[in-house]
Amino acid sequence: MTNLDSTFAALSHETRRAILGKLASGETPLSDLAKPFNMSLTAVSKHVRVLSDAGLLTVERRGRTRHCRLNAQPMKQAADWLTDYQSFWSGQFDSLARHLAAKGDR
Amino acid sequence: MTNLDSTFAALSHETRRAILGKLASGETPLSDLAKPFNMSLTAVSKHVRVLSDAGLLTVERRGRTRHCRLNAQPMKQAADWLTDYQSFWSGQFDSLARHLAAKGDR
DNA sequence: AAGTTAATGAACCATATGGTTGACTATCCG
DNA sequence: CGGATAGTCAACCATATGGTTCATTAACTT
Repeated sequence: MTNLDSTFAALSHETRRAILGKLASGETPLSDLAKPFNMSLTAVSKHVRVLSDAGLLTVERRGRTRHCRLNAQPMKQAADWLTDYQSFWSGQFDSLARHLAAKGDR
Repeated sequence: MTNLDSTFAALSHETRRAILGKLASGETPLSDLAKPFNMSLTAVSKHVRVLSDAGLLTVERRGRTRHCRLNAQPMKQAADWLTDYQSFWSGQFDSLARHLAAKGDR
């Protein structure tokens, strides 16, 4: 799996995006992250692992708690990949228009 | 699965991103899409289905060929979601800096 | 009519994902 | 020491994913 693969895959789950949302307001212990969710701590721990593997957060062990901190760097790569397609969604130049333009080009 | 879920999931595979890349240069029949890949047409057809389900492309049947066309609209939503985090990766205000700022805030 | 090409469908396989529970480890608190 | 809290690990389960092959349908070509 490439970097982009794991980044997009990690972002493809609502729970994980919510975790990142929480982390945007600052470092948070895993148990606090888990509270809003109707699932076991184990399940949240697994989601955190996926995010960690994708490099979207870092975990620091401090005493018995794990402190999670957002690392948005991989998101930049994802955003960069997406912006290559910006012209296709920016209205002014949608995919149909481009299609027609390409045909008229010949 | 929400819209964002399926968009990010669809983008999490190299082959599917490559398919979208190809479509950026214009409408393409499925069989042409499949050529560069070292896998069966069936496999590519499945990837196209995933992209189609996510709304990232549309398929138009024309005679015996299926013509695929890029639809970047869902990418805009994904990009919009990501830009909420832009401040975290824009160097000027990275996650560590924000973390320290939050601590100093008190 | 016969053959080729485009594509899907069905069955199968291996592995990944998302969740659970129960046992265990480690740390903190009294 | 004894108990509560934070978290992982292992086993298990259901379903999804990514690929294959073989058969089949549908549409062009000659």
